[in-house]
Amino acid sequence: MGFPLEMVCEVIQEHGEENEDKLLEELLTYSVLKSAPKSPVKVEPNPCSSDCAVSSWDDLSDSDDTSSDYEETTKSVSVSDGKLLSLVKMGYKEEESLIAIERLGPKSSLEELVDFISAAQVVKAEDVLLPSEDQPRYVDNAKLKKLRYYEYEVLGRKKPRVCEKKILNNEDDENDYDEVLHLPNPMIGFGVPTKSIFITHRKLPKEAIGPPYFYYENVALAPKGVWQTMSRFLYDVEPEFVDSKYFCAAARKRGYIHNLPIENRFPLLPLPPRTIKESFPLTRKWWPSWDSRTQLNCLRTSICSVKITDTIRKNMEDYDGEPPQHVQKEILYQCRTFNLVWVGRNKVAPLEPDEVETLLGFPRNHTRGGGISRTDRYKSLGNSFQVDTVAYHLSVLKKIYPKGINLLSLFSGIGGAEVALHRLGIPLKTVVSVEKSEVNRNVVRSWWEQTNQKGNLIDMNDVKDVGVECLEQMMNSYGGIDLIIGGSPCNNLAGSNRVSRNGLEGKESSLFFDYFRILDLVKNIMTNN
DNA sequence: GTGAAAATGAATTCCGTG
DNA sequence: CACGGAATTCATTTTCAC
Repeated sequence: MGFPLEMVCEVIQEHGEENEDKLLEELLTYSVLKSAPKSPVKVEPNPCSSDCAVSSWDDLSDSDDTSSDYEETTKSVSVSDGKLLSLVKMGYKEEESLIAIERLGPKSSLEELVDFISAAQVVKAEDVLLPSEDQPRYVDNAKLKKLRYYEYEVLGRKKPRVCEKKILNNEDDENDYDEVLHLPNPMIGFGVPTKSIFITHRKLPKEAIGPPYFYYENVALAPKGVWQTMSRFLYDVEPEFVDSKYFCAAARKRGYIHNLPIENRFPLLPLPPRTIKESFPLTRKWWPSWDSRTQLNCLRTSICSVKITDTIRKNMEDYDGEPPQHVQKEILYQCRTFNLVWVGRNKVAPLEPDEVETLLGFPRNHTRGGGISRTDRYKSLGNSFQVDTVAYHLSVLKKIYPKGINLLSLFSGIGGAEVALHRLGIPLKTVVSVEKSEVNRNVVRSWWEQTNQKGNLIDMNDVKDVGVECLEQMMNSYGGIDLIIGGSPCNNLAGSNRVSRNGLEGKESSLFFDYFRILDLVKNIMTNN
């Protein structure tokens, strides 16, 4: 077919030669990757190409976001209310939020409002020399940038020639404002163990460089503009989008914003099986030839009704051999949407909780026992990390911290991050784990004891309780924080939410701003010490 | 009260075709 | 490239059985 021999050998070695389609797919992907001059993820090949570390994402700030176009005066009041609520949730005082909204107008974006408020805080702090308790005690580069924004755009002070303006103009020319975020295809980020990509280095924006290291996660298929906003808050680091189907037999499309090195990553061993049949050998016997699935869709928080599996069984029994095409199509549709597997003659079923645990890289029975219901197991697992994927990204820390790390784990859930680090053989010195759900905290605590951890595990209930004093005390008594991991709630972003998919300003997903707040606090405390 | 089962679309991306 | 159909998606609420 015209593939180079060397490439074919490499792929066969990785995947065996039994499945021709699979081989072809791999080869095609391979050849695309090798020939493509442009990588799916943007990197800066060398510093001389641009004299600034600002990425192409940088232009969302200036008021032209889509929401402002269709807003009418009647609507703007409630929109403002929503923004006010969001700001208050983010920890700003109602009074200063109101002033910001009034000053910048109802059309202003949330980011502009935040910029305004924090800049105003800095100005106040400078004017008063002695900062009061409510004002930020730390001023970093990000704040200075916001200060400039405040002074120039709001106070109307005269503008010296600054780099930002020039960049802004250049980007205006390219008209990047409405550009939709490009998800890489294949979704392998900076590479996965089975498909290496030729990106070995990336240049981070200055403000993003650690310590501390941070690792933020959320669903890749969020509403438009969400990832741009999150990236902007997290120091303009470009997200790494990875589908866990390259690590296990189930898809899981996620974005990760982190400042970890990306060279010399290594995976957890053994590599998990990446097909349904290898993961569940017993299904081979019952799997119809016309069900062409080799991998599962995303593992979610609830399972399908018994009624559907029963209907499928009855439909199948109506026919001796293969059912007609339209019946096949209907059954396949159900199987795909509910992740059903063949467990008997004409019989499909959803996955058991322990099967989900295994697919996600957790020890079997990780979520079992301790008074946790089956429903809750599905819910917690559906909201969790895929451990192999996360571990691959975190593996670079092993060399950096051979003696172990101090971890601040926000929205810990059932402890995907902790399990990943443990499986990598990175000792956990002190782990501060913040998790709202009690059953999840119990799961992590139980795992901690089962695995005979030597360090300290500190539980916290609410990210709102994590403030300056708390962090300073923590860092003083335990010797700093090395890594801050968090996947903030996705439920207002996730596609399967039918009632409240209202984006980053949604009730739960707005907790992203607490991740940013806490990360920024830690950074400031560290640079000021 | 608890836990399981059942019912409830839309936003967005992907992909083949003209 | 534009277009339209197919595919995918870390969920929430109500109902039911005990």
